[in-house]
Amino acid sequence: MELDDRKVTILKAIIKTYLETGEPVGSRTISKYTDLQLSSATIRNEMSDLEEMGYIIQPHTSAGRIPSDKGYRFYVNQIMQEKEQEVTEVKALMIKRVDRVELILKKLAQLLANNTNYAAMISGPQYHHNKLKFIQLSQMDPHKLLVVTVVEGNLIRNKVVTVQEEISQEELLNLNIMLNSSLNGLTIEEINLGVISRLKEQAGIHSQVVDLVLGEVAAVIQSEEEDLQIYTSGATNIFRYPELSDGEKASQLIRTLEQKEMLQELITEVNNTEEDNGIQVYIGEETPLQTMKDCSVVTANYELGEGIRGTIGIIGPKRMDYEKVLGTLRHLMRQLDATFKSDRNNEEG
Amino acid sequence: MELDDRKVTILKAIIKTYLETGEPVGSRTISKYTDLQLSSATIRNEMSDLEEMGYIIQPHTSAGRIPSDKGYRFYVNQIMQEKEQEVTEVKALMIKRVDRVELILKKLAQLLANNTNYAAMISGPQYHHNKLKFIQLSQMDPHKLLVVTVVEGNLIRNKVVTVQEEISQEELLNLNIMLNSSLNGLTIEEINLGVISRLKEQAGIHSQVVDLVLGEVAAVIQSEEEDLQIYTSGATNIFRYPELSDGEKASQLIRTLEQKEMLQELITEVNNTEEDNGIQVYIGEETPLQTMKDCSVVTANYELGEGIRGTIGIIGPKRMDYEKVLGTLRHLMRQLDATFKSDRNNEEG
DNA sequence: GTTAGCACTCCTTTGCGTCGAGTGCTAACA
DNA sequence: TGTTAGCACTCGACGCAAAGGAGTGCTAAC
Repeated sequence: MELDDRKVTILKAIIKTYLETGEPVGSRTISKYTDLQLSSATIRNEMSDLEEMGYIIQPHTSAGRIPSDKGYRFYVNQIMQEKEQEVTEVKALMIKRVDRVELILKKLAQLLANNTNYAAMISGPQYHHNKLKFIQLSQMDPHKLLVVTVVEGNLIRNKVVTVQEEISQEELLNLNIMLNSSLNGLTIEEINLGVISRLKEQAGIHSQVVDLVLGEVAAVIQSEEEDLQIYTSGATNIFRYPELSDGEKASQLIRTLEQKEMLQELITEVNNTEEDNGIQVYIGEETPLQTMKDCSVVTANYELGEGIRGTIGIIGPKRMDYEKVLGTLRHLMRQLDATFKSDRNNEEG
Repeated sequence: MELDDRKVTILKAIIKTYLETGEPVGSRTISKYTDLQLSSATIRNEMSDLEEMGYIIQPHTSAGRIPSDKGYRFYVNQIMQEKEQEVTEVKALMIKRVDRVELILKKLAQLLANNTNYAAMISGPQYHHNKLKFIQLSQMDPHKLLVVTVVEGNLIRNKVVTVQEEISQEELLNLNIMLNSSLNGLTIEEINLGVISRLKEQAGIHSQVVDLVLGEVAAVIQSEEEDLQIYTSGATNIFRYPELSDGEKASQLIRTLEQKEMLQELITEVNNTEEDNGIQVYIGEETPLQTMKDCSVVTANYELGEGIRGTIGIIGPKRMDYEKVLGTLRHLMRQLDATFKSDRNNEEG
């Protein structure tokens, strides 16, 4: 059987109506709703075909039809090719003014959740390939050194290390120069045994310090890696959608959002594709997370200049307003790009 | 009427049973459950008295009784005087190994939520009275200075500022010495106009830099203040308790926990009392938050050495296991004290 | 003071009949 | 051949009454 124009129109009408109401939609509704002047009976025949082809489903005899995953998928594919729209009320100002990556991310998640009325998640940046920009030791008291490291993307981290030996101001200066000149521009991955042993040699009597410092640098960046930060917002939005808010489902969903570990699946998975800001849509069973099989998830890759990049995602019911969500995401991505290309003065970690 | 021993025994039995089951408890149950050899009829009489006195409530005729807020309050007061117990599985190790305050707090919240099966919240420390320990400017590139400030309690913050003029290594050194010697030991509040203008004078041609730096220092600490960090965990635990998990209530509760702003009320309020680690119990209507009027909230003040202190709280149904919660909190507080008195080497911000 | 007994209340469950939305099918129509 | 009207049928939702049961309050007896 072929999916002719009329079937497409009807299918779209069904899905659109269902997105709005959340109720199964019947033939009579469509008959009145669409421009095609057709009786409900005709629609019924077409719907019967559409069901056979797998685009729609009948929850039970004598109920209207609801879109199947395949139906949604068809709908989304259609929309994907359409225009970016929906100016969210995002004031880029907001973004400019806050100056810590972490806060920006939280704000972004909130923004998205509020604008869409779905749940939003955003992953913190992954730094493994970023280069060391600056490293500095300062003496806080005789046996305590403050190690400050700055990585490309202005991730700044501090660590206080306790050392046995005392170090003079001059020696400290030398150490700093040495560390900077040797490590600058290397990524964490590149600071391998060769580099380390060379440094230790140069450091002479202070090889212990070098050891400690490098250990800390690695550890700090590493820890940032390991428990990848993920921020969520608007989890409670799912209560807006009856089909998700009954007991068990709501509980599991919110738990997933709260615990965050599982959300990683949504992130790593996505980093492969790069077309259209890497926007991806998972519908129902397509999502890698079992707990979200009644949801749809839309993810995109963001970049806040200089290698700070991660994934942002929206989680909602399968009948989410894909058009709006996709539009909003595209718009946001574009805004971020614009903001962080023009403005590089606000920096911190 | 007087609350004699027997009434107390019965009241306790009622509450205890209700804590476990969550169902109204009837006279027959108590008659069998307690040691006192009394028929259900006798119990009924006593229960009737207890109801008249306001300790228990009948949801409707011909249902069992459930404790009233007053009843819970009585029960809690009894328990408050009893022993600390319940060794939670807390491995203090865990606490020692993580080295960022923020992470510790998150872990603590998780720990409490997991141990109690209620929701947990913990507020980040408030630093307004803490003293500046160390301040350092370093040059990242000709027009960018990295400002690192360390406040008592080892809150370390960084900020990159862009300056117009170029500064030589030597001048930078001097600035650092000057800043440290003048500001060290002062709290943010104490860095007033007098201090600032004096510094600007000393700085001479670099007064602009001083201005910027001080501005940043203030802003950084300030921002820490303003949106007081609050971490929550185990919000989904409330789904365990049917009386909280029906639609609207669950939604509102989780929203409150998610948005966090409102939780501040629980924190500021508490800081007044200091007895017993400042442990406070709010039952039902007693809590300052309207959304939690069907809950009980237990809060305590924690301290992680050197002025890092805040509030930790547990939110659960009114029929929460007060004994366990109080015991767990006391135990945890004690462990924290012990840990952070013996071990001051692991520091970072 | 305690207890057995009984009537009474009120929630909960179950079953049943009705209603209505929506379908599938058939037959008639253009 | 495609479209439509009509009709029987299905099935969930809703309302209502009856049955069941847990628990109480009261009274009278011990």
